[in-house]
Order: sequence, then C-alpha cells, then structure tokens
Amino acid sequence: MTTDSKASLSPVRSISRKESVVQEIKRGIAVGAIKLGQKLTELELADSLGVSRPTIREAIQQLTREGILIQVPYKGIEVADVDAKDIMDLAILREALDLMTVQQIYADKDGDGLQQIREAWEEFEELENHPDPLIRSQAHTEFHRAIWSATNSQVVENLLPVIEGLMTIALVRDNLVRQDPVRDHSIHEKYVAAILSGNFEKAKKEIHNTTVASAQELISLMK
Amino acid sequence: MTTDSKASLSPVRSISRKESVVQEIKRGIAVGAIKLGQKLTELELADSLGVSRPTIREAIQQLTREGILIQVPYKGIEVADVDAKDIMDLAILREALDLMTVQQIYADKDGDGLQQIREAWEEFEELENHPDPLIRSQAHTEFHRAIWSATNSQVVENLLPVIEGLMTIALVRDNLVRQDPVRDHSIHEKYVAAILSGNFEKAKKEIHNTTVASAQELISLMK
DNA sequence: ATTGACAGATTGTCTGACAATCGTTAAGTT
DNA sequence: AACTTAACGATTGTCAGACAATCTGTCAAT
Repeated sequence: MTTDSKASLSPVRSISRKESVVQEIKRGIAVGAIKLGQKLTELELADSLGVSRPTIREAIQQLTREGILIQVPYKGIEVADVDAKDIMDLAILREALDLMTVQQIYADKDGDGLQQIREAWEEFEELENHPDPLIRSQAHTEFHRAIWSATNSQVVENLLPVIEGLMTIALVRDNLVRQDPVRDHSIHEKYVAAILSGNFEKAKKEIHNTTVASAQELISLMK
Repeated sequence: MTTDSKASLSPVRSISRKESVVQEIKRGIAVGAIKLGQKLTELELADSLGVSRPTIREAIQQLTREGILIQVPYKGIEVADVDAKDIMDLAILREALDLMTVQQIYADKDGDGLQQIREAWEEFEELENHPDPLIRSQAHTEFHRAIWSATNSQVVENLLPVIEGLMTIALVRDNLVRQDPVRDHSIHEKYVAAILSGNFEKAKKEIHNTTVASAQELISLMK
C-alpha cells in the first residue's frame, strides 16, 4: 500500500464541462477580462467558451445562485457588483459565521478544528503572493472556506458556494481600490493567531477587525 | 396614482416551467409523496411531471444547490435527509443568523425591521393551521425567511434559498416525529414577542430556545 | 401626447441523438 | 477456485437545431 505520510494523493475527480465553464467565467472575472456589471448573453458566452447553450445555461444558473451573475428572464445576464452596503452586509455576515465557527470549535475539544485552520493558514501563506491573480483570489477564498469547514457541518457546507461567490465579487472590488499585500498578510496573521489562541474574547475582537472594521476602511476608500 | 396604503398590489411574474417543476417536487416532499432518502432518476421525474430532460435537469440542479436533492454524477439523484447532527448544525446556524439579524434591526432605529416581523407573524398565524400540509410548511419557512429578510440585506437574501431548502427537509423529519400545533404556536409566540420587545438579552434567550433547545428535544425524541 | 401594433433580440423549452461514466455480470486465465 | 478482464445495461453529460414566449424599442394612428 502507498499510505505515505506527506503526499496523500487526493482523489481525482474528472471535471465536467459545466464545471470547467463555471471556473473559466470565475477566472475571467478575477483577472479582469470580464468586468463587474458587464452585460452578457448566453450566445456570447457559449461561443467564446465553445460549448452549447444547454451547458452554458447550467453554468449560468449555478453562477447566478452563487451571486456572481444576475439573470433577468428574457432580458439578459450581467455580472454582479457590490456597493458599500453589500460590502458591509457581507462583512457582518462573515463576522456572524466566524463567531459561530469559533464557538463550535472551542466547545468541541476533541475535534481537530484548530489543526485544520493551522493547515489552511500554511496553505494560504504559500499562495498569497502567487503571480497569478486567480490563484491569489482562490487562496484567499479557500482560506476562509477552510475556517468555516472546520465546523465539520454539512449544513454550513451547503452555504459556502454562495458566500464564496459573493466574496469573489467583493474581492475584485477590493483589489480595484487597495493593493497592500503587507497589510493584508498582517491582518490575517493576527486573525489566525487570535483564533488559535483559544481565547474567545480575543478571537471575537480580531474577527471583528478582519471583517467589519476592514470593510469600513474599504468603504471610506471607495468614496 | 394608485398608492393606496393597504392593498399594494405585488407585481405579477409569470412562472417559468422550471420553477413550476421545482415547486411541485418540493410539494411532493412536503406532503410525503416523495420520501426522504428516496432514489430518483431524471427520466422518472421528467415523465411524471411531463417536462423534457433539459427542464428537469435545471430544476434538479437548483434543488441540489438548495440541499433538497443530492446528485451523484452518472449514478443518480436522491432526496436529502437529515440526521441528528444535521438538525443540530442547522439549529446552530439559524441561531447565529437570528442573532445577527436582531442586532442589525436593533441598531437601525430608523428601519422598519420590527414592523416587517410583526406583519410576518400575522401572516403566519393565519396559515399555521391550514389543512394543506404544504401551505403549513411554506408558512413556517416563510416566517423565518421574513425575519432574516428584515435585515434588508441582498447578501443575506442570496443565502435564503439554501437555508430554506434545508429547513424544508428538517421540517418533514420533524413532522414525522412530533405533531403538536399548540406547542409550536406557543414557542413561536414567545419568540416573536421577545424579538419585538427590543430587549437583546431576552431575544437572545428565546432565539436559543426556539432553535437549539428545540432541536435537542427533537433529537432526543428521534432515538 | 397617448395608445397600439409591429419587428428584432434574447431567453425558455422541446425533441432526438450520441458520448462518457458507473456498477455489475459473465467470460477467460492462472 | 480465485482473480483479472471484458462486455453490458443503466444513467447522466453534452450536443445540435428548432420553435415558442417574452421583453424592448420604434413608428404609425388616434
């Protein structure tokens, strides 16, 4: 058997065409090839991606449910955008979910929640300065996903695609306004340290700082 | 202009075939015609509902994202089910979202959040004893949706279909175990009263009672 | 100026077909 | 007899092309 400790090979899942399309559109948004608020049609997308209408429709439907596209019947599709209120609402939501997560992890002493977060942080540190903006965006989103996944809750898992979609859009808007990798790293570092400390009040404070306070700062920069 | 105060007519949206299919499947689950955990195929559903495969596929995809169906590539579809852990996880999530909502409503003194909740409660009281189980289930889900909608947050709105889907399944399981309309009404009445009181600590306590405590009771009955 | 009809554009839905994948069963080999 | 391999049926994934339904805007008619 090949049960080596380091390189546990993750199962290969053959990716469907629809899934490829979804990722490609996300990629286009993350790298700026598709702009926030841009209007699209099914045919445009189908042609430029080389797939049929049924396939592109399924992908569009998925992205719509994730909050990345907005579909108006018989009119068309447009890429979502976020205003100041959306950014704040998302921050508040993330704060609530983070707090819920931390409470669950702290309550479950036997679980490996903290260990999962530690690993996610290491992964993020490796990728946060990757040259490809898509990788950076994914790394960021993936890191927060890992935190929520640490609840080991199937229920929460169902929510994540939606939250990740909204974060993807918000991240693009964020990157248009400020690009400060050093500050970014430092905020996340304190955030992780506070969670790993096991001190709830401390974690609560840092979570607020990473979500709501950071959003406030972003909003003031947007004006 | 027709800006009368009472009967503001809501816009008529013609319902698409896909949407009809989605509702019909939900209905089947709520009334027990489709059982939790039951295995299905696209063709079965398409035939019994009288629609084509592309349409049924879009409906299935939507229901899968809402957590109502589970789709395994090349294998089949099955109706979701919840175990004790799922029920508790959902309760914890709802508690977190309720707390977030109440905090936002209390902080926004100018908003009409409390008024919205009052109206939703009146609506629920009218429908909670309706003979049709689907109407009852929808009324219940709709009531909680209204609470979260009171945040007036587009971000939260994106999450609701998923949460509602999970609640739909959980409600079916709940109804299989206990059917006590009087208790149900009393719990919700105290819950609403506590929220409307404006007293955060009181609301917090009742929210916990309606979500987590109720889930614990349900779980103990399931054994 | 308001209404009504027409045309173009886009999405919604259908039919029918073929390709890809999974689980199982049967055949073949050692 | 135990194991590997090959073929099969069932189901989903994807495609092409066509027609219906709906929205938007324009232009004539009242």
